[in-house]
Order: sequence, then C-alpha cells, then structure tokens
Amino acid sequence: MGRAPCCDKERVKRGPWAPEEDDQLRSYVRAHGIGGNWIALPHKAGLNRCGKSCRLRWLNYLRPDIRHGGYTDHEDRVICSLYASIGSRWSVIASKLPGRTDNDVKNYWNTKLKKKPMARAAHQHHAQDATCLGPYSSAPATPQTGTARSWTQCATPSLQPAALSPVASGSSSVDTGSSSGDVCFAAAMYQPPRPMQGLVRLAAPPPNTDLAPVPTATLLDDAFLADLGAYGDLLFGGLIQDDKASLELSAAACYFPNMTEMWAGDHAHAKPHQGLCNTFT
DNA sequence: AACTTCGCCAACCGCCTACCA
DNA sequence: ATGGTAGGCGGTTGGCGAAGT
Repeated sequence: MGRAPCCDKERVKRGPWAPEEDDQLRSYVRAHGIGGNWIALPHKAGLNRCGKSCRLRWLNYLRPDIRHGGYTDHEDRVICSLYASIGSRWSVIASKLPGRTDNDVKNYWNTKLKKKPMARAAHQHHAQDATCLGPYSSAPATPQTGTARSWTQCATPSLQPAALSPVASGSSSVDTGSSSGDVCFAAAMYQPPRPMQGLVRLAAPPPNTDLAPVPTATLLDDAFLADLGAYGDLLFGGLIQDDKASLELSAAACYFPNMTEMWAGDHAHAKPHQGLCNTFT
C-alpha cells in the first residue's frame, strides 16, 4: 500500500497557472509568508491547488529574485564543471547560481547546454566515472576493495594512475553523509596496493603546482563555488583511509592552482579567491 | 496553406529524507 | 524506537510555438 496522496487530485486544479492564480499566491505569500506549511497554504490563500503545486510555482516562477533565461558563459562553465563533478544534483548546482532554480538549470542543461562541446565533455566525464562504479547516487561510501575497478580500467584519461599521488595525511572537512559517496565515486575506483591513509590527488595538477597538506577539520563555506567556472580545471580528491579490510571514502575535495596559497592562509576564514572546495554539502 | 517534426519549458509524479508526535 | 507527514528533489511528461517539408 502506497502512501496517501498529499491532496485530492480529483478536486484540485492542475495544469498551467492562470495569471489570477499567480496574483493570488503572490499576494498571499507577500502578506503572510509561506508559514511553514505548503499543504495548508492553498486553502488559506483561497487557491484550488495542491500544496506541492503552489510550492513549485512559487519557487520556480513567482519568487521575486528569480531570473529566467539569459545564461552567461560564466554560468555555463559553473554548470558544466559541477555536472562533471557531482552529476545531476540540480538543487546543488542551482544553489551556486543566484536567481536560478533547480528546474531551470535542469531544463537549460537538457535542452541547450548538453549539446555544447564543453558540456558534452562534462557529460562524458561524468558518465564514464559513473560507469566505473554504477550510478553515482548509489555508489557506496565504503567500496569493497575486491570490487573496485583499477585505474587502468577507467576510461577517463584524467583519472589515470599517473595522476595519482598520496600526500601528507590530514583531513579536510569530513562528511560521512551520503553526499560524500556521491562525490567520491571517482576516488572509489582507485585500488591501492595496500591500505593507505591520506589525501589522494586524482588528476594531474597544472605544472609547478604544489599540493599542500590539508589542515585538519577545516570547514569552508563553499559559496565561492559560484566562481569556479572562471578558473582552471576541476580536480577531484578524496580521503581514503584504512578501515580494517575495506577502504572508506569520507571526504571530497577540489583543487585549484592557488590551493597552496589557500591552505597557507587563515584556515578558519579561508575563502580562496580562485576557488577550492572541500565538500559539496 | 497544411501538416509534421522539433525544441523548449512549466508542471507533474513518485521517491527519499527530515522532522515531529 | 517507530510511524506518519510534509518538504525537497530528480526524472519525466505534455502542451505549445517555431521551424521544416
């Protein structure tokens, strides 16, 4: 037996919103706010709509700060970079683009961006990585050593063994939640000859880039991700630590050319001017 | 001009998760 | 600890206008 529907679909209006309904919803939210209960809102606002429908309409269309269309090259790059790293987590991607909604970004990707060369590369990159471990969303945070594919089996050139090098032990902000499994799909493919602990660089850095040790338990605001599209390549990292018989992936990181400078700074308030993320949460 | 195909995007659907009693 | 509920999310659909034949 499935769960009860959120509203009576037979009685509520569906389909496109009329201008009057938009006005009704807009004026109600302006006057009373959302009130923390979308299910009750349509009744209070005098709308014959499902609460979910009202929420979607407000978030995707009526919110005052919404922007539609007119995507910039910079936004394109941000979307492509993030898609290559985290896949179709549209809400996360949209959160890095002020005024954009997940639905809008998703539509933009599916209808336009996917066809562009830059986006095709990102799509290919993501698809190949995901193939190595199965769907990224179900990639285990604790992959079994015996089932992990070696680097030579991975078709993604940027993730070949030559690019791999362990660095000083330490931990960036460690997130053992589900998102880390999502982001670490690439790292999980690596099958080291013996248990190891430390940060693993998964792609070759630009020449003369010094991969600095990562400070312990540094929490960074990742809002600067919105700017990453303007700079360099997105590189993956992941913390691989010895967990008895298995390898555990418990952190994700992206490294950029300025990371040495970044880590050398004030870690507590660090926000790299050229973008570096250590989690996607 | 009429018809078909294509592209775009708003909206829906159903699942998952967080929260609360 | 458990079950119910609402919010949030990503995938998909359907309607409509534009472009092509």
